Amino acid sequence: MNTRTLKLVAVDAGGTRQERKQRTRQALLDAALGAQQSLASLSLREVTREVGIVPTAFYRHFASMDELGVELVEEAMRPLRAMLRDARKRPAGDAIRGSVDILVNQVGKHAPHFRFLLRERHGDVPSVRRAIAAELRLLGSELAVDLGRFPGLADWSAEDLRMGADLMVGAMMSIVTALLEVGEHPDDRAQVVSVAEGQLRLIVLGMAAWRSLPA
Amino acid sequence: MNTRTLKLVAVDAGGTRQERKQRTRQALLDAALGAQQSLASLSLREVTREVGIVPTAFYRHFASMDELGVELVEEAMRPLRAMLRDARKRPAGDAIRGSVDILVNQVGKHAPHFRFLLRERHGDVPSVRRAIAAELRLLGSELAVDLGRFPGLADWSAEDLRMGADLMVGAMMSIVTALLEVGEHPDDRAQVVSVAEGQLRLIVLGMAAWRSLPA
DNA sequence: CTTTTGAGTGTACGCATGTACACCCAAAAA
DNA sequence: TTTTTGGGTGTACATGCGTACACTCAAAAG
Repeated sequence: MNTRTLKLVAVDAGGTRQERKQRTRQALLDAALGAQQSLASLSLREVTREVGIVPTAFYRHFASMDELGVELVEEAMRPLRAMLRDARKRPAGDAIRGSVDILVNQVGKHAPHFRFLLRERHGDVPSVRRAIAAELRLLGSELAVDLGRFPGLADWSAEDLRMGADLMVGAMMSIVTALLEVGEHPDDRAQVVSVAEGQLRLIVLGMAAWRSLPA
Repeated sequence: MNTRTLKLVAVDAGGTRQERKQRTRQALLDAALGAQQSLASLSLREVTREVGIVPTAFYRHFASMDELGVELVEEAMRPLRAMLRDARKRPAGDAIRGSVDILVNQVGKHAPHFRFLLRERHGDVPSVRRAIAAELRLLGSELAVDLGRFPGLADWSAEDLRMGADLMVGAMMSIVTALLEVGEHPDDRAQVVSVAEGQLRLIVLGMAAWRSLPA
């Protein structure tokens, strides 16, 4: 009875050789992500079992779990990038409420990816940790550029913008944590959203008041 | 050659029966902490090997690794509590600079504990995750009370204080992450400290400006 | 002094793992 | 049409794991 968990990720026939390979590869990524287990404690055999191929076939696609993990980082960062892009488009009605809204939607749609990032950010696999750290730094620097375009922040130094942007990225990760852990009850969810908006607003207010005490 | 890594945690004779047991128990905790591996990927045998006892003797002290992990959470939270207590004592010279100073010291002194908390906060062991989440919530509520004692914040609602406190706790965790990952070079460390101070200052400024737009 | 207790021992077992190796056989290349 | 390629197969093995079970033997209790 402990044989298979419904083989969610299985892949069948059809298409050219390249396509089939690509599909198996993606199935491996999906299985690793769906396992809801840290890479370090996830076995190659579990993943291949889920996909429906033999263990040794794993190596036709990745040299190791670590390598799969690094690939997964890039895939998991896409929703985060998408968020930033969406927030950028949104002109400025209520920028904060809109941003939190986008965040909530993305987390709802890509929960496993966010879980993966939070888990492996401090996980056992050094290459994956570094990959996530690098991507988050990149995200921070992009957000810093965006912030610099705001009217009130035009004269800020690059370092100060970066500091503010990194604070926001960190706060967003905390918010994502809260969103992933809150139950289904609408009141609880509303509470988390309202706290999230308040926290971002606090940061924005702080930035508005910043220039009174320069370096 | 791959037999032992110097048995850092070993425990020898001397003392009453209770004392010896307590010492072995602590050695197990130390070994698990020092392993720099997530609980889920850390084997009972590795831990007992490091301590210098036979695997089955583990169960004289803990029913499972998970249980050891929960115990470790409490131990790891002590430095964090100590921080808050120290920061409370410090009157108000430059509260932020002082707090960051305390943080840097505690992280330097208890790096493995902080690493453990960051790792297991999103790790594979549910009971440990929950324990850390609960402790951090508690820390947030204590900090909220402390914040409420500040003159400018005396009229804040409990929820708003909590929101600000949680934002600060989250920011501190980001700062701890940065401190644990930065290299030895003094310039790099100074940079991290300066960014940390700036971020906390940003939050404080935000709180000072908050009341202009209430609920 | 005798009995009981309990931390630590040693063996033994079944199980899951990573991966080496030889193989297969349809699609792609020639 | 023939040859080559390469994703997937199946067997096999050594290793490390958790833990069941029967044990020892000082320290603590009587």
